[in-house]
Amino acid sequence: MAKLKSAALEKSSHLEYFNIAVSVDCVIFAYAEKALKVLLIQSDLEEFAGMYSLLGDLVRPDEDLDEASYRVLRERTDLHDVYLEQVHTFGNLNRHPSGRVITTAYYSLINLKNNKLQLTHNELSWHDVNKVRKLAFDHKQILDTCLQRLREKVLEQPIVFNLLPEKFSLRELQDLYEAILGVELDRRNFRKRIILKDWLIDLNEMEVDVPHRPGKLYKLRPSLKRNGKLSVKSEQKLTA
Amino acid sequence: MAKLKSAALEKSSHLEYFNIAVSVDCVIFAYAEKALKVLLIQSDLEEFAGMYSLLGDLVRPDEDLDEASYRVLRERTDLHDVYLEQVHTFGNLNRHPSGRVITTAYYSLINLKNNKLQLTHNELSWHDVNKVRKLAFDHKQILDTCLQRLREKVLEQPIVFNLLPEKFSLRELQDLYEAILGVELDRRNFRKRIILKDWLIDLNEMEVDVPHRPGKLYKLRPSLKRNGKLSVKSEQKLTA
DNA sequence: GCAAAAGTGTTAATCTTACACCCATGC
DNA sequence: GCATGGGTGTAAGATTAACACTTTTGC
Repeated sequence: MAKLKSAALEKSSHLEYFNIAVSVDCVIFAYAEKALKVLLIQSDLEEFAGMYSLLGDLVRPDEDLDEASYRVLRERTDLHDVYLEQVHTFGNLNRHPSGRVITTAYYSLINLKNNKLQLTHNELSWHDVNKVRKLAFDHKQILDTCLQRLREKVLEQPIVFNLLPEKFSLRELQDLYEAILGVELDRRNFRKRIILKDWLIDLNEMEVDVPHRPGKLYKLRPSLKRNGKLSVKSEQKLTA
Repeated sequence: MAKLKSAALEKSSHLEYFNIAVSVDCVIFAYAEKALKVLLIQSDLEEFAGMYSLLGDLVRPDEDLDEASYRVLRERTDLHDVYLEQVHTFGNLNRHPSGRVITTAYYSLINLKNNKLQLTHNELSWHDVNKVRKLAFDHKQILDTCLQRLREKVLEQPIVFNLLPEKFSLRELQDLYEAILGVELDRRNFRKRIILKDWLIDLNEMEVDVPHRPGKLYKLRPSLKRNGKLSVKSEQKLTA
């Protein structure tokens, strides 16, 4: 067997490799105007002048990777306890003009209504995901990858509720699913399935100020809340 | 709008962040003796003396992230065109005793029969995935995560064929699914489903040298081969 | 009273599961 | 001829998909 080396020795012999920068990028989703939106910022690099990019930052040497993406969210949106999921790490050689930077992509789901950050805030702005054409770096590919993952995940896990206010009607919930999946769903079948899943609690309250018959209001069963850290697996599935 | 800065300037202002090391770790799966195996190496760090770890290496500044994992595979197994899938990036602060190292985990599927690398080769050895208890670093967690992803993926995509020889019987294929999923499958239902998927081509050949009635041999439809780079999505699903 | 969306059930089609007997080969 | 696994079909149950009318509210 080869001679053992200590970790300290290994570190010194590999110092020349400590020259790849590590960043995180967050695809921050929200729901407004019956559309799925993504939060973008004007790029501050000459190379991408006039283009938008995702929100990201270099990972600090003294913070966990997941923590870095929570920090980006906190700094940008002032939100804590946000749903966040790691999706993929992008590491092509020339993805960043500043040099070698690999980035780990996360997506997060936030509720615009709860948020001081409304539709404009310095250089940040919300964009309909279906209308985003081109982004700085490889961020369009990152957005597409995260959107695809979100679509897969919402069929199986009760995570869309992070995009809605505490109380919502079944119609709002269905509109949201339709916006995410990009398909129309049958109303009766949707309602049956979602009730069967037992994700919801009937609040015995009604919508107010709607110009038509008010719908019942529901909330997510509290034990299923997935705000903040580490999402857990369940067995359930909502087939569209 | 904030003043634009050039990429070169941004790089110099962030030099202090270029001190996180980036590695890849490969969970190399193979199939032998009706069990799913994983290739491990004796750790060469004092801190983990006597323990096994996954195969990994630091990413070189001049290679893509994906390429780094292909390189690890090539160097260790002498195999090219191997199925490889990125799973997750692990970036906890203290996951590596040498310092700050984040690692991107991949799993790969190789066919032991085609491989010069047989059951022993210096410090490398194959271990039944169900019998692995403890590994160096956070490698047990990485193994578990990759195994879980593999289990999800084999239900939807024709990837298990990377673990089998070119020609195989339906019994061998079923044994392999059972080994991966850790469940028993009904023989008639399995055969119906797998034939329905249209993944296989009947070779009009029979097993030889079996001590019972020989089974028909099949191969994967060539258009579905997923060796090497980038796997593609299809719609199919094999429910167990 | 009319526009707008809420609420609600049934049927047909499809998919999934459970299950048992005869067949071909090596020894 | 016997042990071993190969090969095959059907029926019951569960799930999914398609589809229309009545109700409640605001105006």
